[in-house]
Amino acid sequence: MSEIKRLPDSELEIMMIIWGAGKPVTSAFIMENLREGKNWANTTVLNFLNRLVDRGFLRTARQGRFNYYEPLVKESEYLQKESKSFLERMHIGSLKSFVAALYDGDAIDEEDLAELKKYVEEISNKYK
Amino acid sequence: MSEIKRLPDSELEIMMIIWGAGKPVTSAFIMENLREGKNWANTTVLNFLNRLVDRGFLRTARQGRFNYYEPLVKESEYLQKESKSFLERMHIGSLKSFVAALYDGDAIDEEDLAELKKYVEEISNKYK
DNA sequence: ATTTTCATTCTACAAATGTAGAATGAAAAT
DNA sequence: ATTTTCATTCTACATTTGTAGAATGAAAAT
Repeated sequence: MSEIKRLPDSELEIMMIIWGAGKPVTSAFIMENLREGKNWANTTVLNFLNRLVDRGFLRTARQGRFNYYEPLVKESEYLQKESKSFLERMHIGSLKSFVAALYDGDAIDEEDLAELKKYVEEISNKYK
Repeated sequence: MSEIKRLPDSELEIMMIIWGAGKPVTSAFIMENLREGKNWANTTVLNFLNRLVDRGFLRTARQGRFNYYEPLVKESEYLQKESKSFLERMHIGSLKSFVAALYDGDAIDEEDLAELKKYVEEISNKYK
């Protein structure tokens, strides 16, 4: 039993890149795809990768002198768990409270809202 | 300039209790209102409180031999910032992705959804 | 006036996290 | 065959976080 725990920020950042790639990637790929402002030394990134392997989030496959890093935990699975736990910790589990916080904090624009509205109406219909 | 940073879990837990109280509270109050399973020693709680003071999240007012702890950061302000940053870190800023993750992970029931739908329709109207 | 109580403050320490230089070792270039 | 390159692995260390016992000191009880 593995117990998918919350990742520290830096490791999450790495995972997001790997999940986004959709296929096993090298550390070089990750270096190239770090967000603006992340000027991590490559040994730093490699260290995070190793920690992710230890945590059971990644596995490696050697290819010549490169490691290819591949997710063992699905993005959807992780996001689901984290989103749920975030909602509980910060908004007593209330989705409305979450959306309201974003809205009141001007974090969502008309378009986001329209998209959400459409989606919500869509899935609401499934309940009829 | 203070730069409201993300709180560690335990300190957030304390802040949630204080914000929830709606008025300055003593450490005893906090002890009594810890969630099930949080069997923190009182010195532990006091330590968190001090750290929160250092971070500029709380201020104290002495009253006899008690400290009353009072928020310096508004709950709404903190939740707004955190919710936004969570969305960015985990869902590339997509609100729909967030709600979909919850929905797919069975973290929201029909009622949550209805409430959200109502709220979204309500604020959507403001844009017309 | 003494003793007791007990909230607060100090001090401590292990584990987790952020960050990267030094050492290694095998592939690539000469 | 040697040298060079460079991804990977080791090692290291400061800071943050989780957690709480020891010491303090003033209010409360006797």
